[in-house]
Formats: sequence, structure tokens, C-alpha cells
Amino acid sequence: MTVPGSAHRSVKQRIADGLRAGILDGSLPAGGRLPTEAELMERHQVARNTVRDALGLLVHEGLIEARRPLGYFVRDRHRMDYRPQSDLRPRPDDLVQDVFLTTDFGIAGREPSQTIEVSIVAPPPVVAERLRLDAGALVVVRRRVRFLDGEPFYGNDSYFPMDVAEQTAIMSPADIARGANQELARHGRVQVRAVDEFFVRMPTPGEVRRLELSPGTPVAVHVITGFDADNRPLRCVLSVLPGDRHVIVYDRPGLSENDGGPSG
Amino acid sequence: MTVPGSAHRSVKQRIADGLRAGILDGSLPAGGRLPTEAELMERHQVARNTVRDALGLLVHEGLIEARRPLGYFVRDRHRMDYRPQSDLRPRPDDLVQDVFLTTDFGIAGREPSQTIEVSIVAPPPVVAERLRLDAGALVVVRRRVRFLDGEPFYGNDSYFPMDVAEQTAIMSPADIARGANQELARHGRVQVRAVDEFFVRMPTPGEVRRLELSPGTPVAVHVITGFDADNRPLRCVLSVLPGDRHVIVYDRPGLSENDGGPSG
DNA sequence: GAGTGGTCTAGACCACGTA
DNA sequence: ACGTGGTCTAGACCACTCG
Repeated sequence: MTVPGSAHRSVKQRIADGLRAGILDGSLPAGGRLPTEAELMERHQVARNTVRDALGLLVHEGLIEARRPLGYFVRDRHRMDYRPQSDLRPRPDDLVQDVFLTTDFGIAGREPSQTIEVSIVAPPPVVAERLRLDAGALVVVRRRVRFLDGEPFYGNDSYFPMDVAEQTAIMSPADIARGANQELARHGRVQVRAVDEFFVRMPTPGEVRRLELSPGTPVAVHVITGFDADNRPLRCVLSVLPGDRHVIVYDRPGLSENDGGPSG
Repeated sequence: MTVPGSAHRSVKQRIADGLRAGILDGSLPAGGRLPTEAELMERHQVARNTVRDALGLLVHEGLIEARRPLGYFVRDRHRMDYRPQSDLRPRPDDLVQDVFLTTDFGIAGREPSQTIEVSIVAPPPVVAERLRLDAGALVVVRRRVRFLDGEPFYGNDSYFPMDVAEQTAIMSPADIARGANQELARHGRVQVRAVDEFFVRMPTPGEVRRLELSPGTPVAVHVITGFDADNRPLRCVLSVLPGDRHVIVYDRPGLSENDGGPSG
């Protein structure tokens, strides 16, 4: 068709707009089923590929997902909180509860589990940079996936320079009894400072498989670099958090003038 | 075709795999041009739509973008840091510089600018919750977009309950001289605590327009809720950070046992 | 088995910025 | 003007899984 005066929205855009509006205003509730492709073809009198293009927009916006052969469904989000600062101070759970009454923070009743796999590898560039490693240097990595009721919750890969990890329990593919920090401290490597970074991006195909991500699900990558008193990097932890399952929470005293903002 | 023994990868997947590998190993460098659709059709002996499906995968992974009529290009990322805690303590720029030698944190030489627009609206649900507003209650919102060299850098919307904002400079569509916190404090509303939350999701079409986002670019939504000494919410700030332009950095003392982790 | 979405083909015309 | 990607059509066959 290509109606000239149709507000510069293509057919697939207008089909997507209608469905999106229904999702946002609640007339298509979370978990609800959308019309089938055939129904949308009939309703809008267009070819199947046009309908699929429209649905593809919503899939990549993270609003819907296809469950073949049941149809398309409005995605439902049950996000859990992730607290990077949890070791710094006690969690003011009472206050948070009070503040966010309607948010689902529940973890109760869900069975946690994890897989751990220890290996010696060439580090990815992001890790090599932060650990200040020479090209070709190897690292010990503890690759972990944490699950809740069998559903992957996040990936957590800890990288250690070889000289830091050797002769410690870090090399063992089991949970570290008192945590990696105390294990390192027992060997004279005390971490006194950390830098946290968050990147936001679309997942790699490997992450999609490992964390069972639906299309349209971005991830936050939380990179923690720990340093000793001499400012030498001791470890680098790379957590991959699916965006549809987490909210990252910091609680802090202070004024917090609007946003922090960019700096250079 | 549907070759049975082809490792369960579809044709479009295999075309995408080849291009992705080239991007990741550097043989297709950032900023470089990909083959045209016609060239890929010829090379792989497939229909145009199949080629487009393959390229669509990479577009939605955020790896490439189309610049019509020039072709597809490998996306280049120049991410700037965003420091939510910048008002809490001086930035240890010296240390950070030392740690991340190769990351581009430069803001120098780029001309900042912003647009501000003040209005009274019904708050979005996420804000109404955090401000503990009754249904139907209105808020004052200062909607801001910050630019660097004319390129949208992030959106920053500050919401205030009506009773907090009225009679203050917040209602004026100009920059607030000493910042909103001091302006509120001048009126007896002192913020003593804040909770930070980060959500990761795909942008809405409105955000895509406002921030000029390419397809495959997720956003981090930084929600700050500020409280006074009586634990009453004073303000809620919603920053929308394009994932291709930012890295969020926290610097903190302490042990930071691996990751914090989920809590309930 | 029936019906869903997933993949692929082979065409057509359009919109747009570069040159 | 040209070549690029963007949109749309009208078909075909396949893979999957629910009932």
C-alpha cells in the first residue's frame, strides 16, 4: 500500500503500536496470549511476513515472547534485587520494604543451586586490562552459574592472576569455605579496595545459552576489581545479570545531588 | 536446503556466525564496512531475506548498524563513565586512571549542553510507588536531556511531589543555581538518605527518539529516591543511560566478597 | 493430528543520502 | 542518478508440542 499521508509509520509499525499500547495499558495483561499470526494477517489484511516483522519489533523490545506452538505471550517480569554493596553495611531491609511495597523482592521458597568449574585460560581483554596482565599471561577462572529453582539466575566468573591463586583453595572446584577474600588474606593478600563497573549490552550467543535468555533481554555486566594495600589488582569478578531478572540496588546515606553525572 | 548434519544451525545463523567471528577477532574492525546484502546473497547463494535475517541478528546484538545508503558498519563504542556516588567522596581519579589505561573515559573537548522542560503530570507507576503517592496525585517533573557535542548523552527526569516543589525554584524551567537539594533544604526539606536502583531493559520507542538510539542498544535506568530524616520521600530521579555510551562506576573501600548476590 | 511459529524463496517497489 | 537498505507480498516446507 504505502499510504502517503499515514504519519510516516510503516504498516508493521502501526500493527506493533496497537499491540504495544494494549500491553502498556493493561488490556493485554502480563502472561496473556496475543492473537496468532494468522489472526493478525486477517485483521490487518497484510502478508504474514509483515505481521512477523511487527511481532519481531515487540520481541526485541522485550515485551513479548513466542512459545511455540502456543503463540505469542506478554512477558512477565519477576525481578529480584542484586546488592553489590551487601558486604559494606547491614542491609536496611526494613526501610526498603517500607519504600517499595509493590516490588517483588521475594527469594523465599526458591531453591538455590550452582555450578562451578575451575580452569586456567587466557583472560578476556576486559580482565587482562584490569589485572594489568602482559599479553599471553594466563589466569585462573572460577566460572559459576547460580540457579533458583533450576532457572539460571546469573553468571559469576572470578579471575585471579596465576601467582595469586596458586597454592590456595581457589584452584579447587568446590565452594570456598570462608570466601575467596579470607582465603587470599590467609596467604597474605589482603584486599582493601574495590572498583565496581557496570556495562549494559546485549548478550553474546554464549551468554544466551548459558543463562537461557529470551530475545530482547539485555544484560548488565558487573565488573569488580579488587586491590591490595599496594594497589595491586588481586582479582577481577565478572557477573552477568539478565535484565529481566534483576534490579541492582544501592542504599546509601547522603545528599546525592540528582545523579552524579558524567566525568572524565 | 536444511542440511541435516549442519550442527542444528540455520542458514541465517551460520551467515551471522561468520560475520560475528570476524567482528570479534578484529578482521572486521570497528567502524569498518560489511559486505552489502547483494554481496552476501551471491557469496552464500541465498535469498535476500535470508541475508537480511542474518544481519538483523547482528543488529539486535548491537554489533552492527545500517547506514543507508552506505551499507552496514561495525559499531564503535566510546563509553564514558557515569558516577552515581560522585557527591559522596572525592573521585580517586589518579587510581582509576592507573587501573584502566586503555578505556576511553575522555569527556575533554566535548561541548556539553542540555534541554530542560518543567511540567505537572501524572507520574509513571515506578515513580508513584517510590514517592508513595495516591492514585491520581500529580507531580512536578523536570525533564532534561544532556548532550555532548549535540549528541544525546542521557535523559534525566526529576520528579517531586506537588507539596515539596511548590514555592521553590524547582518549578522554574531553568537550571537550579545551587542544585535541587540545597533549594529543598532552604525550604526545610533536608535529604539525608537515598536508595539507588538500576534496571536494565530495552528502550521504549519514545526513548529511542529522545536519545537517538540505534537498534540493539539497551538502556540502564537509574532510579534514585531521596528521603528526609523522617524517611519521607522527597524526590525521585529517573536517569536513562544508553548502554552504548556509558559505563557506571562505583569506587569503594572494603573487602567486597565477590559479588553481593541476590537477597530477599 | 492439527496448528503454532521458524525458515527460506523470489520477486516488487520505495525512501533516502551520497556523489 | 545511482545504489543502498527498508518494506511488503505470496507463496512453500519444516519443527515442534499440545491435546
